[in-house]
Amino acid sequence: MPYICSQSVEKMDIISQIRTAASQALRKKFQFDLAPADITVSETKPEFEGDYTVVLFSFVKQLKKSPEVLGNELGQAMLTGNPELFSAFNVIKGFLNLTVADSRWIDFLTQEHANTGFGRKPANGKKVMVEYSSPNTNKPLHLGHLRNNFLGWSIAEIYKANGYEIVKTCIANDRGIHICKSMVAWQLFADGATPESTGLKGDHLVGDYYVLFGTVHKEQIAALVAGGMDKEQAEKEAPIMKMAQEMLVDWEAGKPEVIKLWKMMNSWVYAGFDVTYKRIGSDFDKIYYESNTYLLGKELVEQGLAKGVFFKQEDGSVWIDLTADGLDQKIVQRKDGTAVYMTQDIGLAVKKYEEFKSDLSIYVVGDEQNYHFKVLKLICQKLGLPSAEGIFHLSYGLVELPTGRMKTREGTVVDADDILDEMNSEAEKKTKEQGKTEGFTFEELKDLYDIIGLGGLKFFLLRVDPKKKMVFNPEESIDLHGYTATFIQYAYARIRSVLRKEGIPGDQRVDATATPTPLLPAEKALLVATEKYSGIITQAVDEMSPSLISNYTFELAQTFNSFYNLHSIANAETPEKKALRLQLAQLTSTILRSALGLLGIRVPERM
RNA sequence: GGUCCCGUAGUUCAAUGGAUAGAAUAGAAGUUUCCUAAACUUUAGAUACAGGUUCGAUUCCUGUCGGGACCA
Repeated sequence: MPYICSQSVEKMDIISQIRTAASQALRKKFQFDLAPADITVSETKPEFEGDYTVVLFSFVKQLKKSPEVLGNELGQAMLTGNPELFSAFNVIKGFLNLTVADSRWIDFLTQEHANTGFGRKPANGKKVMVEYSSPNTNKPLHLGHLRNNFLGWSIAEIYKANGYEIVKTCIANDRGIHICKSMVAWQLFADGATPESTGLKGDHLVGDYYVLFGTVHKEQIAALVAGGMDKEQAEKEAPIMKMAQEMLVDWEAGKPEVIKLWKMMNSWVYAGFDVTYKRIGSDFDKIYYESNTYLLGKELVEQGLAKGVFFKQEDGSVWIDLTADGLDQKIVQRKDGTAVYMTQDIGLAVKKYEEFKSDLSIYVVGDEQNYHFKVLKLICQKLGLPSAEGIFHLSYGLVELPTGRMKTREGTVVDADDILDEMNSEAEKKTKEQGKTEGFTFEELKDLYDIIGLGGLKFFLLRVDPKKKMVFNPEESIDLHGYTATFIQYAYARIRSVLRKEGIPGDQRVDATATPTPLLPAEKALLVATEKYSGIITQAVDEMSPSLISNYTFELAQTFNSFYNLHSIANAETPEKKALRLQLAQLTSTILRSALGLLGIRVPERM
């Protein structure tokens, strides 16, 4: 296990404690029952006095009191009922603002600052499968794949942090007409070129021939159209397309030389992918290959017909009628008996379930397939498959450029390897400008550029709500100021620097001798921010959103920076203050590292 | 044609139905004999439009306009 769970019994976070306290007070004082979960508690806005706020409006009416009177009575009851938790309250309009006792914050700090597993939940015995990346083996990975990979990997980490067992999978789309296209073009034009002979990365080499196929195809169409053929027919009749079609038939028939070519070219692509995956830290527990799984759905079609879930048209094709569910009729097998994507996916869903029996199966796939997955789940349900209920499509939006959608034909696709290189060289450039890396070895420098460059890209792609499409502005993405990974990494490096100078190396913990002292506003603000981490991890898994982690991590770093700017840690006013601040800084650094870790982003000890 | 998603500062993003809609960036003005200024502080700037639901709507409902995706 990569993380430590210090307790088996989860402690309540402060907001939950306040909800419970409010619920109890309502019952005691007013004989009014309201579940803690139904009480709205939020952080108090900075312009008001207090730490947390109970919103009174929802039960003001039922208790037949004015908000002010109710708030004061409830506040008093909560205060006297929980003297260890609250030190003061005030009421403004319908809001009850509560101040949490300094001693409560000190307790929190002394308990958690030494806990490296802070925020992570104990194992819950449930298993979650995450499928992501799912590349085609005819071209290199691009920016869209990166969003997919980072998301999938991060979601898996977030589930782990919440106590789930994880299986990471990937489906390689390694067969079909698009694969044959690059094969045909290579055969025709490559003159035996290999990654070795050209020095090209295998996925790029194969991708080049896929692009070349398109170019030649277009020329041939143009020639045919000039000869009087209509465009649609010309697309099919173009000689190079016919060759690809024939190759697909040969592939399915298992013709040895086609299989040999296919295996060779795929191996180049996989070698190329491996380099990129390794670089970005993506990994899989199990890789499925479409070439092995594309026939899986066939017997399910028979089952579906027998159960009456599917029906057969006169032409022999098989369909399902989903009109009663507000969808339409959907084909599940062509008239020639070949499978469609839907059927393959059903077959794969069954196979995955048989192999891993996961409670939840998450598919990280772009939102253009929303309809597909809705139908997939529905068909699985109608077939009564045990895997059906666990199917979840984690739909994410497209990555667009400021100029609009990326298009292969217009050459506007941002290549994954290119953008990774660019991020690293930008990190190198900016680091050199800063001139703070004296004494670094060559390897340390290279590692630092990678931490900053790759981290920056991951953060940039993960900081947006996954469901929403996002705009990738290259200039903005390499910015190392503001809402970026660098900002957070910098805060971390600063804390580590302070601790180093105090002679507290590595993970050695600061002495837990902090004594209750009146907390300054900046100290308390930082405590409030650190205390939230545990709740954020829960929320991130509930909403399946790494962006909540990135938002939080940035906010924490910001809060720390303000604190750091205002108060000296090493030269604190008293030894007690110094101990308190050292603990607080260390806890902050632990959380920053842990939280960025959930996003797949590393932190530097110095930068 | 049908289904679905999205419209928030110049720009990129936030906001479980709650207080004066937050950040970042770009703009303006400041901070370094003091633990890393890749930082901090101050300032100006936005809910597409029209209705409705209610104590309260960026959020829920209806319509209009605009953008996008999917299905045959």
